Amino acid sequence: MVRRTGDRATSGRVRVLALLLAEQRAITHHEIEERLSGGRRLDRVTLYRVLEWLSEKCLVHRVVNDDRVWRFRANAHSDTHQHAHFKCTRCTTVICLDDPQAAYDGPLPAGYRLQEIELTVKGLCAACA
Amino acid sequence: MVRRTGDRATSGRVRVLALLLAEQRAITHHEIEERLSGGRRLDRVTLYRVLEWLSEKCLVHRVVNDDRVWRFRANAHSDTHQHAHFKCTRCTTVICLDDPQAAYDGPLPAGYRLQEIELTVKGLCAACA
DNA sequence: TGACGTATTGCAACAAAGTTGCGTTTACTA
DNA sequence: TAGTAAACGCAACTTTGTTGCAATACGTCA
Ligand SMILES: [Mn+2]
Ligand SMILES: [Mn+2]
Ligand SMILES: [Zn+2]
Ligand SMILES: [Zn+2]
Repeated sequence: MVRRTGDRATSGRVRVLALLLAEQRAITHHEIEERLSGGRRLDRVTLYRVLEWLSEKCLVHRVVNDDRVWRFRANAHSDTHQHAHFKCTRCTTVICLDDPQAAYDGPLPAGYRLQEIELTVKGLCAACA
Repeated sequence: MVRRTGDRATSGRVRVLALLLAEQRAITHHEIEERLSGGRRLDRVTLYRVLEWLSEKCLVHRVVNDDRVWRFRANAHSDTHQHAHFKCTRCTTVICLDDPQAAYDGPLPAGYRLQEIELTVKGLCAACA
């Protein structure tokens, strides 16, 4: 997947993408860093750059959250990223709701053009409920 | 409105809420600080605390954005905050779409409980389109 | 297989946004 | 109007992410 982009297949890119593909949810830069602790260490700046590159190449996407921390998830689901996210208000876990439900039919002000939709459902996860 | 909460009506709380009520959109801590420059200055830490207090008391709400900067808007619309936001991907302006459209009918994993919905529609505003 | 040029990395320093601790001031109460 | 707790101002700190630059490693081509 990394090589198919035409850019260099570095060990950082491969390891981070593999890790995110294995993980089935959106995780933070910090969590990724921890899981990478075995093996040759990856500088945190490099990790930021790897994640930015993976996002640009659409191999990964960012999930926004009101704790000001980005979360990243592999785009196993290849096509347009139009699904919703669930965020637990107690343990702050974020999962992807792989449901084509995320749509917006309502009106926009005149002249506004829609590009993308981001739906976050907040609540309690099973463990916290 | 401030006094009705039972807590103290300080000049900071009153000035910031008045400012946000006048403004018809979500603005940042930084923008609020600028608009407050006339009159007795308000320390930025105090402003953070005022905004936190206003949020707790539901006189204001936070709007999340992927630039990692919170925006605040007065809750003129009193009831539950269930509407959508529009964010221009070019000029980063955020507006509230006062439309009861923000709902989620899709399924959640077993045991999950829904509390609140946050829908962000991204695109270009009239000025940027 | 080995040398080469450039994309990528690691490090140190920086920046923005928000938080914490603590002594001083202010708003409410009596 | 005095007493008191809540709120404020300031300085220092934390977290999250960014920038500049010299060192290194990836992919290519001899
Ligand atoms: Mn997702
Ligand atoms: Mn709103
Ligand atoms: Zn939870
Ligand atoms: Zn715009």
